[in-house]
Amino acid sequence: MLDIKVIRDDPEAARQGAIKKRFADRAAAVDRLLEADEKLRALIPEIDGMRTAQKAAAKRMGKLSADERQAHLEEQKKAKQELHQLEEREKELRAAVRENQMLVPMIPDPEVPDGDDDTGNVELRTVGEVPTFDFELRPHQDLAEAQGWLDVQRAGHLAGSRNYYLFGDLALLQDAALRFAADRLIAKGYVAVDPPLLVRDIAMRGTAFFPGGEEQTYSCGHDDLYLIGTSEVPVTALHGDSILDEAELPKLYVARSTCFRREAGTYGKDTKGLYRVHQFQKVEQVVVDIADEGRSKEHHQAILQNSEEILQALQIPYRVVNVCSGDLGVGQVQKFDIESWMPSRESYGETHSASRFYDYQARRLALRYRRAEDRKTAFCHTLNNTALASPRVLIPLLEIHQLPDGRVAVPEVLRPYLGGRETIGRPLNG
RNA sequence: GGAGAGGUGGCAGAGUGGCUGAAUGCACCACCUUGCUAAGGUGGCGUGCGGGUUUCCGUACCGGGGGUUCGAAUCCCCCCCUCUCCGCCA
Repeated sequence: MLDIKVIRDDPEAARQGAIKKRFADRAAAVDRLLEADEKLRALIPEIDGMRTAQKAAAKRMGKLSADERQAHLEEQKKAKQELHQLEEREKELRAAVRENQMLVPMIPDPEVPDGDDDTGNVELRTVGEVPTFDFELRPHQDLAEAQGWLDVQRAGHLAGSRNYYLFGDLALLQDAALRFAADRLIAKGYVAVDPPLLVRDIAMRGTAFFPGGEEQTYSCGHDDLYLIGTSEVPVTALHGDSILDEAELPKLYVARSTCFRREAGTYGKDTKGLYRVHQFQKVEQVVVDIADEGRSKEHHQAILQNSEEILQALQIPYRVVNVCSGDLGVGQVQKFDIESWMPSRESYGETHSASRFYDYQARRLALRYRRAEDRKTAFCHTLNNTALASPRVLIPLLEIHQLPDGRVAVPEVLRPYLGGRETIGRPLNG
């Protein structure tokens, strides 16, 4: 969350940040927050004073004889009641401060373009040639079904819409791509993580998915657990409620996990193929480092670069966009999406999303570190980016590398994961 | 799922109603002493919040939440976690 001191000093900046991010309703949380905060801060000295007196009196009582104690009991009981009332009030105010503070969005970076939704995103660069085909292109789902690699019918019947079965070489290709992406990062010093997929509310709130993202999240009401939509949640929350030593930072993680998304409110959108599904596999980069905006920006570029290298190695053309204010999450300072070229869609489609949070998540998670210079504690900065998400990445992978006869060329970097094979699939008739 | 034990400061580990924000040891920091691969001495050493802001004061926190009491790490209730045994199981 946003530092309450920052909000006190410049509430207008917080309000404007919320408005720029199209969370106009949350701008009001700034005012509710300040109101409760002011009352709370007036109350605290009063309560502290009463406690001081109460403590001293209780100590005196301990030294008295039973009779003497009896004499003071009534006034002590009365003081206790008065204090209790104020403490109830304090509790309410603290809850109000906390809840409203959770609602106030992070102020976006000045570089973030203003816009309502993804149509306002600004293209920064395109990389790779958009391919042309001198034969009739098979969309990925047609190709995959013809090869016997995909069944969405049975998946829909058994698991509902936006589900799929992958079979045979396509399942292997997916695994190869995920392994390749993870290995790339591991080679750069990232630590592989296999995190929990079911998490508590504390992790969802700590990473700023809650409040607000409940509708997009599968929950297990029986156990008060939530299925993660991204391993960002359990991995970023890993060091919550603790104080790391500056010497052990940065923490670089590469997590591979299944991800679950309800995709509520997307009915009728992207219904064909493997673009938008409820369950997918993702290799994710997560960075935790010291509170330094310059360092955070460097990390942001680095994790973006890592993903670009992966796409380049897979020979997938892409573009990088500077995500506009209305398309940012509450906690994000800035976000760069990578959109891969998807021939059947005749457009770029989002496959990666690199976010910089500064201390927004860390404050919620109580994720701190001890500064080397003065031994004081400070909240960490966190970032994350997709390394590879499948089956969405299979769309460009299958379509771009398909051969006229329906087989699919395996990018060179994936061949070691597929027994050295240069193609998968069999020639299709007609 | 059944039965039992336990969760105290970075770690280990005392503490069963007031003198305990918490003994002691280890680790760590500063200074001193000594001198050869380390020993000894003194002091310091948790986090958050409010206020003052160079050294400060107050308050809260002994897994989390609630309760009893003038007073709780210590008693009661709920939850979470860990360990042991049995059952089940990839």
